Amino acid sequence: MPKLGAEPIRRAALVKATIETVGEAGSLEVTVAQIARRAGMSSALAHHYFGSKSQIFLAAMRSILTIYGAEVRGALAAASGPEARLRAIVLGSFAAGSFRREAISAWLNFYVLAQKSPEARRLLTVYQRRLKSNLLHELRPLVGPRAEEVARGLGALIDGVYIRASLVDGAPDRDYARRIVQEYLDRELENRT
Amino acid sequence: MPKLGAEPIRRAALVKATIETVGEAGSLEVTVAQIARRAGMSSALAHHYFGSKSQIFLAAMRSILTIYGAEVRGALAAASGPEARLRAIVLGSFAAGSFRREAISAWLNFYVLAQKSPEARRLLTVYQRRLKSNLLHELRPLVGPRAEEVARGLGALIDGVYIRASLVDGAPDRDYARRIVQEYLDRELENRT
Amino acid sequence: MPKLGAEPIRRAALVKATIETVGEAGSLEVTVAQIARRAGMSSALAHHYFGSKSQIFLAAMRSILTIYGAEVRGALAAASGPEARLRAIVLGSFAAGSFRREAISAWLNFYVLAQKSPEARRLLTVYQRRLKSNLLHELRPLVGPRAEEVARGLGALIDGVYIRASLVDGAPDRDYARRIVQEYLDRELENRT
Amino acid sequence: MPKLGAEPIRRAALVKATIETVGEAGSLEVTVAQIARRAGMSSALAHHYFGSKSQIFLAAMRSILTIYGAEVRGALAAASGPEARLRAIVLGSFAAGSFRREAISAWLNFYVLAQKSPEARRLLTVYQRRLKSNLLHELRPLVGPRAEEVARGLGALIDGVYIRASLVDGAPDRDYARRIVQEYLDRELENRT
DNA sequence: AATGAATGAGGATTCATTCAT
DNA sequence: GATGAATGAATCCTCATTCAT
Repeated sequence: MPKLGAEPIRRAALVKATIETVGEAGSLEVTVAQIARRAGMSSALAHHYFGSKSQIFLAAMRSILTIYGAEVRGALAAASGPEARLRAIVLGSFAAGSFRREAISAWLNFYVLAQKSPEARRLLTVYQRRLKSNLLHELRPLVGPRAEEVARGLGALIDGVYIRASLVDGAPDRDYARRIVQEYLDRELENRT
Repeated sequence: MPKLGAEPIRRAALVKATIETVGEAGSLEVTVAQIARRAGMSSALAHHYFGSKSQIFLAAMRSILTIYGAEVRGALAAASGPEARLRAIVLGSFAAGSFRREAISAWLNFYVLAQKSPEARRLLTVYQRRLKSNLLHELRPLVGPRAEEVARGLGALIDGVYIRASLVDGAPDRDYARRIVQEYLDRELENRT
Repeated sequence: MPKLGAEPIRRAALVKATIETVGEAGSLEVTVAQIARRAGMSSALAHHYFGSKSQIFLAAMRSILTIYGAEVRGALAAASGPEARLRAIVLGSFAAGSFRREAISAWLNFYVLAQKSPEARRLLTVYQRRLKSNLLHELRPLVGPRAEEVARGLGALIDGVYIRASLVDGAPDRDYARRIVQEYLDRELENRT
Repeated sequence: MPKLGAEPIRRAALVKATIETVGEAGSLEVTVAQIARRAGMSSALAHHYFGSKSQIFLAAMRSILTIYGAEVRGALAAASGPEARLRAIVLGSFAAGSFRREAISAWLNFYVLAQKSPEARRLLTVYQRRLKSNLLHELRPLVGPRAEEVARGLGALIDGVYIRASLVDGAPDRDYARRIVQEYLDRELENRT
């Protein structure tokens, strides 16, 4: 009897393996065979499920962004009031599922992918927009007209902290990362009227 | 027709072509033949002068960082006093030679290269350190004990602005980029005692 | 149409094709593509099964030495008594599978390979040692203390006859070859006390 | 003033360098550039003097055979009487100029070259014939009708000792080599009527 | 569903050879 | 005479992708 739901399991395994493989290699120049082997299947099967290498990459990217989104939402759920929610978004951006060695490296590589692949670019843009809209929503009551510029700065800063974390070897330092964005936030909020 | 002193000319042409090719492709997955063709020579000659593809990449990366360093130094030369010098560094980081489409894309790709190539990583680290030391030097008289944390934030923010610029198509918006970091700076400086 | 158990078949075909190709070319400077074409497959498949050109060569060399060993053993099986066995070894060295145009030329080339490849050298040394030990075993009862020196002479003479056969075009003259070593043997044996 | 005789000096340097390079590499797969560098000149000049790589090889081969011939002739000059002359030929075959690491390895490789290059084959054949004729001349008065077969055996044995010497690393053992052929000779001569 | 088999299309790299100076 | 410059042609090897089973 064919296992029910083999497909979603296989796809998930491939997505996970892709992030790990790309993360470890620090590059998109990994082979489908490597990914498939890590996922415990043949490369032919990987093609069967995803059609092409770039579809595999896209699926992995979606996964990374989905996890990121979920973590931010999770942090938000526990917070009430604009400032608490704002801090939750910012800190949630460095939660365990996203701010880990492989995911960071994979994320960087998907930024590169977005240079070429319109679909990858679209994904990234959507997430940036969503983050910005989230930030703005909480910032407006806090800093009023400066909300727009603070949101821009926060978005860029988060990405900057991520990209710099990609250069460190070993586990990324979450506290250090969070401190940088929190200080930025503190500075902005202490000035509010 | 062999000319005397062809080597430096050829090498420079290859470096330039590499940045353009990688910038256009938005990826390191370009062939030596593509680069060589753009530089007006055979791929064999490119190998003759650089030995290997990775040496070509490294030379291009050095070139990017050298240009960046020169532009920051150039901006610094015209400024006097800590605050002016600080703003010069930060604005110089987005000068014309560095903050242009191809260079940004190539820079992003060299970040990726640094994940794998120790030499590339070394180059990047040296430049980050140099920038930070420059920032600290001017920040200390201005913000005293907070210099360290502001320098960290500025460094990350500059990188963040760069990586986000890599996603925009068309010419990058220098003013927009500068505004983001300037606002950060303004905020930090207005609070100084 | 993939068949089960294709691997051993393909490998054997490649080994055969290698010996033929090297034999015909009279040189190791043959391409994997040539070998693969003769074996009826793509060069990619050849690499898939052997990993590298040198592994292909090594496998071919092993094959040649295995055939040689089998032929000598075959000849030995039918002989009884030291002298008969000794003559069997010597004559078996020129049996049909080994002493043929292509195999001789390939053998010569593998001698060259052994200058550079430690594994190739090991293979050759093992076979020389085995031959010598076989010879000594039969020679001791026949010529006593001179066994060692006769064995050395016979070994060198067999190789000498082979290398000279490599220069003749057309089919090698087995009888001529055998006569040379037999005369050597006759001379040594007639002198025994 | 252009040096008189630059050409013969350059050619000789290239021939010497070729033998050394091939000997060291243990293979004909050496580049013209390697040879030229060792000879202290550009590869372009090597081509200027020899026209092509194969001409360089042929010249080196001629040199090896010439040295061999000279050494045998030298040994012959000091000997009188058939047996002495016969032993001189055989021992002369292992004189210092020929029976040395590089020359042996180069000689083996030239045997390979002779499989493909008619001119190389011609050179080798000429030398084999000359050796045989020399041997026969002295053997006839010593072993009469068996001269032919002894000459054949001696020729093959000398080549066999050479090829086996090619497998040993370090300096070849001249005494060991000579002993093998001398024992053969002793055996043949003691039986003469 | 799953895979071993198979390959076409490259891509980095090497090298003999040529040529202008 | 001598060489740096330059390249076309190869060659090994890799890999995404397809297909029959």
